[in-house]
Amino acid sequence: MRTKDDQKKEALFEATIKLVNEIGFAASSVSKIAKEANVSSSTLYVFFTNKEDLLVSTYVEIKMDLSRAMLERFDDSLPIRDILKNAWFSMFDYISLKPHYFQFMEQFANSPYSDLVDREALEKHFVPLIEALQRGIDEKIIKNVDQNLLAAFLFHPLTRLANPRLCHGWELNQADLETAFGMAWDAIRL
Amino acid sequence: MRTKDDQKKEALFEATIKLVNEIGFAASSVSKIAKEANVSSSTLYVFFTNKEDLLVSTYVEIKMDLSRAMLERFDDSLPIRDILKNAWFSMFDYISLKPHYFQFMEQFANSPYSDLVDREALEKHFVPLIEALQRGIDEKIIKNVDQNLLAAFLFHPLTRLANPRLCHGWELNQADLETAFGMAWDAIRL
Amino acid sequence: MRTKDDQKKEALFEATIKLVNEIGFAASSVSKIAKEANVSSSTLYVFFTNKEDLLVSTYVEIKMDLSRAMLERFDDSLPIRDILKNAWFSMFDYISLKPHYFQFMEQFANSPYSDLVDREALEKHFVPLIEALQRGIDEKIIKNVDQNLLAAFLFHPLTRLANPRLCHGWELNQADLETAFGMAWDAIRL
Amino acid sequence: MRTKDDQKKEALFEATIKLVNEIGFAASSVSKIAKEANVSSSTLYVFFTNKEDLLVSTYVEIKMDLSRAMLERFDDSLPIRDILKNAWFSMFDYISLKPHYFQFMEQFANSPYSDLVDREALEKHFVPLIEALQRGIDEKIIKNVDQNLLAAFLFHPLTRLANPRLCHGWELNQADLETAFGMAWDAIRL
DNA sequence: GATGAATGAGTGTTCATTCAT
DNA sequence: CATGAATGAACACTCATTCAT
Repeated sequence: MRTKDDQKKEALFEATIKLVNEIGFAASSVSKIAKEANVSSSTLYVFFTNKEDLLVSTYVEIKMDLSRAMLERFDDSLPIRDILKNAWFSMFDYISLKPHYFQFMEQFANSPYSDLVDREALEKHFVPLIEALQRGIDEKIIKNVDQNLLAAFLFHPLTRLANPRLCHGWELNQADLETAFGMAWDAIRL
Repeated sequence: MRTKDDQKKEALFEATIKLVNEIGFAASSVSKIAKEANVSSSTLYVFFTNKEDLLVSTYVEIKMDLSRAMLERFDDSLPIRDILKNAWFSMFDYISLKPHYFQFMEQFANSPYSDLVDREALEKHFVPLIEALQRGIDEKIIKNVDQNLLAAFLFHPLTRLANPRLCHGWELNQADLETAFGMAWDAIRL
Repeated sequence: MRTKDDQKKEALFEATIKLVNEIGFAASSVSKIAKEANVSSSTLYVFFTNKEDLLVSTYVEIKMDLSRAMLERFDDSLPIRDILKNAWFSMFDYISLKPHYFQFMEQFANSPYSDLVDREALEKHFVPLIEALQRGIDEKIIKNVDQNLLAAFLFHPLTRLANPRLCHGWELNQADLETAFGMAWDAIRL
Repeated sequence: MRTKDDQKKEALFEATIKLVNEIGFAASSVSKIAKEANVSSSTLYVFFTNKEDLLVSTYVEIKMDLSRAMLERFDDSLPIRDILKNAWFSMFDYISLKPHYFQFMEQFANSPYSDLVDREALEKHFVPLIEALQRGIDEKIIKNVDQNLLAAFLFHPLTRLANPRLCHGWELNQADLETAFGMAWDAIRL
């Protein structure tokens, strides 16, 4: 028998991300995605059980890629602020480097497809950050509020600022970046 | 008085919002929307030139509804903080009252359909808020940074906190609300 | 609005019968049937909810056509033997006149599709014959056995003799016909 | 001794019969059949040149199995009636024992696939019965009519009575069986 | 000999839209 | 104004079959 070609799976991920960004979920048909990936549409079904599986797998792939990037420079011995700043800048770098990955993620998360994801499994990949925030609370450095509130002010503004769909005609540069993190920190620090 | 036609148009808006939230853009076909609105799918074309027009019109309708709600209690004579707080709480009230409107908005804004909207025209409806922020900057109450940055920390966290798709299993209550606005204010104030 | 075209439904019935006879259920695709009927395959779905519905409806249509034919000359005042002979010859005439209708019926009845038919509703159309047989039993003219046994010897041999698929290279002619009915009568009479 | 290959071929026959009975020719795909037989679908092509070949071979296999069963107790020295009765009851036993084999046969024989079978070759396996009938004619015991007529009244009613698809909710038992053969004999005897 | 990978052609069905009334 | 009828194009997906190992 032939051996499975991992390049094809990768090409399908890329094609999915590209097309969904350009024309949306509705218009991104299986055949268009397959054509973009230079693969027969029936071959797609060798790698994914159906369209839904392809989309969800693509999302999970990206999300785990992001968690890897954000935790690469993670160093528990640093002060809380520096830990968060490192993660924050890593996230920005990731978005800058792979803006289409990020945009797909945002579109997916706001669609009904997101209900199909095993969220708990994904969240585990971000545990070190959650623990750092908790340590900040315990050490009276960070406001004693729900993790959702902290995340909403620490990371969510960044997703908006980096999203060309939401901040049209304006781009976050390195100078703004320092300011922006300062604002995020002001929001959550005691 | 509402004419028969307006009722049908209204029903189509409602059906669109409901279906897109439940099953997404991809699966929300014209015929399903028409059936949900108890209208023939041919009749839909009396009110909208095509499916795209229906979706964009629905979005614009909601966005203007939101701007009306946020500016209802607007009072230029109040201190900046109170002006923003009023708008902030009005927005929260709107989302709480019409969560499906809000969810449609988020899904739409993150999709390629959003490129079809005349953004400048829409932004005009939020001018008083933008001016208030600028006044805050001039009066050295608010950080002198780009409006996009201010919006990202003032309003964007709220959209996340109120979005059940993003904050699953957690709901913003009135007590958290005060805290949340405090964090938003800490982020943008000097 | 346009008015529904009954000719199209009729054409679809004919096309279904023709194709299923020629190439079987497996190869008779919706698109082939539609093309044979000179109708768009989407139009087919205006008349039938799906392929299954088309096939079952075609079967029911034929079966009722057959019952009409068999009971046309039905006359309760005749002797039992003549009543049955009339029905028998009517059935033969029907098969001779519309052999492809009959062949479709046989193929359908032997396929799993037949499970989808409301058999009780169909059987009602043959009640007069069943009653005649019962009268024959009561009058001690016909063997006192189950209706299924009577039908199996009275009508089933005819379906075989008239089926070119089962009796290849041999055809039932008018002379044989008299003989054949005689054999059927011998089987069931006391 | 049965080799490994023969087991696979046998498994493919069984899987074909099972699936075709349950879901029909149309839905019985090569891959489903292969999966049911616990064999790769490519392996199927080692034993059969294509799907058609598989189906026809399965039919021929069954038909020859049936002929073997019907002639097992064949004894030329018995009276005609006993010869036929033995064959008749053997056929009933076969159907009772392997109802799914029989049902496949009926479905196949009524489909266009049956055109692909070498009928003459198959008929040879039933020659003793045909000769017995002819002897009956010569000895003025059986009606002097075409063999097709005799077969239609002797064996065909049995196929109907034993077919659950045609005689739903009614089953032929041993008591009916004697009656039934009596009717068959009445039909063909002089 | 046996099989998983791969695919072009085809499946049944729904789509957005137009047409006739 | 409103709608059921009608359809070409596209949909997600499966097919029978071949290929490389």
